[in-house]
Amino acid sequence: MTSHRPPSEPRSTDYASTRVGRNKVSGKGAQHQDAIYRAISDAVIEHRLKPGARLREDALAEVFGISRTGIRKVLQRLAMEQLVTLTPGKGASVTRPSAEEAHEVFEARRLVEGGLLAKLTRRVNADELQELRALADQEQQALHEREQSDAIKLSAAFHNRLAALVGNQTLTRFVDQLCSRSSLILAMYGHAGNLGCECGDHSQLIDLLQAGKSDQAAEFMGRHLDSIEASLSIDDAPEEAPDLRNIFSAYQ
Amino acid sequence: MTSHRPPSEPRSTDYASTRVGRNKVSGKGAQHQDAIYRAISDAVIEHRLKPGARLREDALAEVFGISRTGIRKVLQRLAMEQLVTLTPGKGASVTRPSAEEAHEVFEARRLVEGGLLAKLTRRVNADELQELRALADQEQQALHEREQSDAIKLSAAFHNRLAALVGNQTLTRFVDQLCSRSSLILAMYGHAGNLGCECGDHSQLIDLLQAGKSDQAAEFMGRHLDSIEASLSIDDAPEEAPDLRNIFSAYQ
DNA sequence: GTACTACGAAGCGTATACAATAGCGCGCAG
DNA sequence: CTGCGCGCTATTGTATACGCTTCGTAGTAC
Repeated sequence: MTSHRPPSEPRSTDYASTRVGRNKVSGKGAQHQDAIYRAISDAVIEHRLKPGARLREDALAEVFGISRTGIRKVLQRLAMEQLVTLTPGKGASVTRPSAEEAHEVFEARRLVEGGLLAKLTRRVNADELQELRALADQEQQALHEREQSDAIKLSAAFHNRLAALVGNQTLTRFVDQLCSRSSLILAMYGHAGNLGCECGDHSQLIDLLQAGKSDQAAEFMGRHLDSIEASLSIDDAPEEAPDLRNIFSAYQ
Repeated sequence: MTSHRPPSEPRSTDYASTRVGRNKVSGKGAQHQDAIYRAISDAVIEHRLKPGARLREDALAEVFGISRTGIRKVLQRLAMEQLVTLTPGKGASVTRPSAEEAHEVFEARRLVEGGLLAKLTRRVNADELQELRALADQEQQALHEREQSDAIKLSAAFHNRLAALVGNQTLTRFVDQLCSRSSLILAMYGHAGNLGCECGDHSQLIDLLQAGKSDQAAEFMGRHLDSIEASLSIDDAPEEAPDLRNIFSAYQ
C-alpha cells in the first residue's frame, strides 16, 4: 500500500472504498485527487488493471467526476512511479515492465531492502515485531483463502512496513515504489498459483530479525527476493521482431 | 502594491517566436518542456535558485514562452523529485530541506552508493575508469578556478556517472535524485568555501576501484559521504514559532 | 495605540475550448 | 483482388478563462 500523504490530512479520508462518488462533495479537490491516485494505484497493484491496459483520459475523467486536467495530473504522477507509461500522442497505459526492468527492480530491492534490514535489527522493538507478525499472518491467511488481491497487497504492505520501521522516509518511499513495480512484474511474468512471497519466508525473516542476526536477516532477504525473481517465467521478450516464421511454422 | 515584488519590470517580452501556433519548426513541444525542466533543475542544482525561492507560475510561463499548463507539469515533476515544494493554494518554491531530510538523503546515499560501488568493482573497465578520472580532474580544476557552479555540477556528475556504470537505470535515477537533493542541502547548510566533495576523495575512490578493492571502496564512499554530511552546519531549525521571548530577552 | 475586521489584489486550482496528431476505414487505381 | 493513398474520427496536447483561496492593507472601534 502506498503511504504518502504529505499534505494536510486531518479529515476522515474514507475514500478507500474505491467508490469515488461523482457528484462534487464540495470539499477540497486536492484530497479528491489523492483519492483518485490511490484508486488507480491500488487497482494496478491488485492486478485489477493489467499491464498494457489503456487508460483513456476522458473515461477516467467521467468515472471520477472531474475534468481531464485533474486526471492528467494523476496520470503524470503515476508515470513518474513507473506504474503507467505515457506515450506522447498516444496516451497512458499500465506499464508493461520489460525483462530488463524486472531484473533492475529486484536488484534494487536486494540492495536497498537488504541494507535496511541490517540497520533495522539494531532498532526494532517488540511491538513492531508483533505488528510485522500480524501482517505476515494476515498475508498467509489471505493466501490460503485464495484472496489474491488481498495477498498481493499484504505482501507489499509487509515489505513497506519493514522499510518504514527504519525511519527514513526517502528510502521508504523508494521501497514503496519498488514494491508497486514488483506487483506489476508479477502480473506480467508470474504464474497464477505463484504470487510472490508465498512460502513462510516472511515469518522466518521476522525470526531472524528478532534474534538480532542482522547479517543473516539481510542475506535471507536477498535470497527471498532471489527466489521471487527466479519464480518468474521471463520467457523473454516477445519484443521487437518476433520470429513469426518460427512461431507460425505449423501453418507453413 | 505588494511590497516585495518589483512589479513586472522584465517585461521585455523577447519570447520572440510569438505564437507557438503553426510554424513551430522546432518539433515536439514535449522536447521543449523537457528543456524547461532541465533549465529549472540546473538552476536549482547550481544554486542559482536558492532554497525558499518562490517560483510563480505566471512568471515562469512568460519567461519560457509557454502557458501555465506546461509550467505546472514541469513543476509537478520537480516536486516529485523533491527539488521544489508545492504548497496548496500558495504555489511552488525551491525546497528548503529540513535537517532530518538532509540526514535521510545522506543515509540513503551511503546505503545505495556504497552497495553500487561493491557491484561496480567487478565490472568496471579501463575506459570507464579513465572517464571517471577525467570527471574528477575537471571537478578539481573547477574548484581551483573558483567556478562554483561548475564544481557543483561536476561533483554530482561524478557520482551520477559512477552509479550509471552499474547499468541499473532504476538505481541510477534514484542516485541522480539524491545527488540533486544533496546539492540543495549544500546550498542550505554548507559553508561558502566548502562545496561538498572538495578534497581529492574522488581520485582516491577511483584508485580503490581500479585496484579492485571493492570493500575498501564501498567503505571509502561511506566515509566520503560522512565527511560531507559532517561538514554541514546544521545549526538546526529556526522552525515554526521561534521563541521570540527568549531570543530577545536582552531587550526586556 | 492596538487589535480586529473588511475589502482588494494577486496568484493558484479547475474546467473548458481549441488545435494537432495518430489510428483506421474506405475508396480508387492498378 | 490487392495495394496504396486519402480523409475521418477519436484522443491527446496546449492555451485560455474563470472562480476561489490567500495574503496584504487600510480603516475603524475600543
